[in-house]
Amino acid sequence: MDEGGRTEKIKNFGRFKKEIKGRKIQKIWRRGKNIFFDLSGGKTLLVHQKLTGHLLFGRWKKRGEKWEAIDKGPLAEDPMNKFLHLILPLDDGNMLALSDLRKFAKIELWDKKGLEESEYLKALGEEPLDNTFTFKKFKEALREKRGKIKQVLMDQSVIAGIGNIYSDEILWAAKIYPTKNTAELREPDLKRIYLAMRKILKKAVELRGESFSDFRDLEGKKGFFDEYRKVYRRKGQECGRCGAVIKRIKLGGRSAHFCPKCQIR
DNA sequence: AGTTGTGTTGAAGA
DNA sequence: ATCTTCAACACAAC
Repeated sequence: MDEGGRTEKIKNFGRFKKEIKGRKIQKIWRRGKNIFFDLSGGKTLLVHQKLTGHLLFGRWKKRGEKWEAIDKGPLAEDPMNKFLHLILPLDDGNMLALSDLRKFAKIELWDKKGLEESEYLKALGEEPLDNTFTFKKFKEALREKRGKIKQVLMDQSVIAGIGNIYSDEILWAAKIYPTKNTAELREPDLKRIYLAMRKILKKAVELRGESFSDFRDLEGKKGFFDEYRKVYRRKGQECGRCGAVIKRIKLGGRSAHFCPKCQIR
């Protein structure tokens, strides 16, 4: 036990290997930006990919110091799939791997019970695409949090799962200025944000994510959200809706991209 | 060639 | 308490 006995996180790699070996994956689930693997014997593997991490499924073999993908395709060819830091061999010869350029990703082995009771999980807000997350609940969640709408949308304790790309895209679709305070939002504004949130996130899932940088799916393949991206990283380009020039500002250390003309302040 | 920016989060400082 | 800044790291683009 560590950290006041609340959790049984394993930070030591030797112990990690010993503890995880031989356990069966019983269930894989997600909460916000966290992925969980429930394992036999009451353990749960927590994966947070952070900025540049992504899980891969395939087969690799070690050549010298380097692990190389056995089959042809993106696992072998795409450089973004070659920042391997952890490989978990499964019993059928396949492997689960983590590729992470910047090495921020987090992988921890928890006691399932400790995880369920943890502050970490309890602190997560609503699931944006859950059918039970109605407009009414959305309004309530936002009413409780004062602040600039972009920052509130990205606050994982309010809504779990929205990051910098999709918050910009949601606010563009909803025609709301990123610095607008939540207290000033009226019913129709909130409605547009709610609908845009559902629409953009569903689209992002459908298009399998944004891969202009390093994100790849489990097979190492790129997603296509980039073809749908309207404002994020489009500073200096024309707004696809009104033609004004897209701006970028700093908001709490993150960059916010928006159209200064058709997003209402 | 040095500086700035990058999808996240949590810790430290004010 | 609550906000802002910075660090973890590696690389691309200005």
